[in-house]
Amino acid sequence: MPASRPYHHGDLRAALLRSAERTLREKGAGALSLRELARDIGVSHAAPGRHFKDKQALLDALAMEGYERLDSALAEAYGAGPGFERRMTEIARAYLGFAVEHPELLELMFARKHRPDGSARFGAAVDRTFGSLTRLFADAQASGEIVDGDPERIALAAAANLHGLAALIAACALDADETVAGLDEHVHLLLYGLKPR
Amino acid sequence: MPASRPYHHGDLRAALLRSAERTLREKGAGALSLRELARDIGVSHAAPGRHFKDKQALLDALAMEGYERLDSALAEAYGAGPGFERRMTEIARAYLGFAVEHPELLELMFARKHRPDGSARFGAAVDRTFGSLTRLFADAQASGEIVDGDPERIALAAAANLHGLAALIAACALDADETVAGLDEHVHLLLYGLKPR
DNA sequence: ATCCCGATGTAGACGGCGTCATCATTGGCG
DNA sequence: CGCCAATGATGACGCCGTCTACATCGGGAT
Repeated sequence: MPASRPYHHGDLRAALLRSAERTLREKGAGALSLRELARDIGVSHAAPGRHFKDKQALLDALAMEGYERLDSALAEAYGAGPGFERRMTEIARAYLGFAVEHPELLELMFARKHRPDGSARFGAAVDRTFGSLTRLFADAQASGEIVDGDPERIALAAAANLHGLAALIAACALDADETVAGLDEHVHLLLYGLKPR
Repeated sequence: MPASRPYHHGDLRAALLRSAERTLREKGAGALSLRELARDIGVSHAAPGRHFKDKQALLDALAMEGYERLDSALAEAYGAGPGFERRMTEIARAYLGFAVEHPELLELMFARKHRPDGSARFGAAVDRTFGSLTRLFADAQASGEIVDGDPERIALAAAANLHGLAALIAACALDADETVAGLDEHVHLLLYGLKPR
C-alpha cells in the first residue's frame, strides 16, 4: 500500500489555485467551496485557511492570475507585427479569445467585490491590462494614424468597446463564434466611426 | 400591544423583492440570504420558498426587474426629442446613469448564471434592452446619418461601447463622475471613429 | 351557509459551508 | 541538538438553502 500521505502537502497554495481554477471553469464561481477544494486535494477542511485568509482572498488571487494571463495575451498581440491596424485587430482578437476561453474568470476579474482596500491593486491591474492599448494609440497618434486628443480618452474608447463585447460574450448575451467572426468589421466600425465618411 | 401579525402576509412576494433589492444595493448580491430577508420581513425562514423555487429564482426575478427599468430609461431617452445625435447622447447618458445608480443590479443582470434554460428569457430581455439602439440606428440609416451595413452589427457596436463603459463603472474600474463628464466626447469618438477625417 | 381545497405560512430537520480556536507535525536554523 | 515558525488536522459554532410535514386561511362549488 502507498505510504500514507505526508503530513505536509508541499505546495498546497498552488494546488488550491489550480483546483479552484478548474472548478471555476467547470462549475462557476458560485459553486466554489473551500471545503470541496480541500477534499479534492486531500487535505483537511481548514487547511486552505493557512494560505488564504478567507474565500475572497482566494478569489482575488485567482483574479490576479487572470489579469496576468490577459496581460500576456494582449502584450503578445501587440507584438504581432508592425502596423497599427494589424495590432489593433490582434489585440481585439486576443481579448475576445480570452473571454471565450475563460468567461467565468473574466467575470471574476471584473466582479464588484474588490473594493475594501484591494481596490488599489485591482485598479493597477486594470491599468496594466489596458496598457497595451494605451501604448498602441500613443504610437499611432505620433504617426498621425489616430485622431488627436487625450490619449487616455482614446484608449478608453477602444477599451470600453472591447470589454463590452467580451463582457456580453461572457454573459452569454452574444453568440461567441458569430461575434468573433464579425470582429474585423467591428474593429473597422470602431476606427472609422458610425457616421458615413 | 399590537395585534399579532396575521398568519398570511398579504404580498410577501413583493416584499421579498423590495427587501432583496435593498440588500443588493447596500451589501451586494453575495451577501443576500433568504433567511435574513425572511427575518427582516417577519416571516418564517422557509416562507420565501413559497414564492421563489430557490435563491437563484429570486435573483432572476430581480434581474428581470432591472431589465424592465433599464428598458424604460432607454426608451425615455430615445424619446428625448428628435435628432439622431441628441438621442444617441441621451441613451448613453441613461445607460451610464443606470450603471452609476444600480451597479450591483447591472452586474446581476449580466451575470453568467442565467443559462440552464432561462437563457431564452434573458436573451429576449437583452434584445429588448438594446432595442432602443436598434430602432435609433434604423431611423438614422434611413436618413443617411449612419453608415450603411447590417443594422444589427452597427447597433452592436454602439451597445458594446456603452455596455463596456457601464460594466467598467459598475466594477469600479472607472471613476463614475469622470466618465460621465467625458461622455459627450466619448459618443463623438464612437460616431466619428478613432481615425482622423 | 357549509365544506373543502389550494395557496400560503410555520416548525423542524438535514447536510454543507466558512471561519475560528486549539492541537499536532514538520523541517530548517541557530 | 533543540527549538520555533510554518503548515496541517480536528472539532466546534453559527449561518445558510432546501426539504418535509403540519397549520391556517380565504374563496368557490355545492
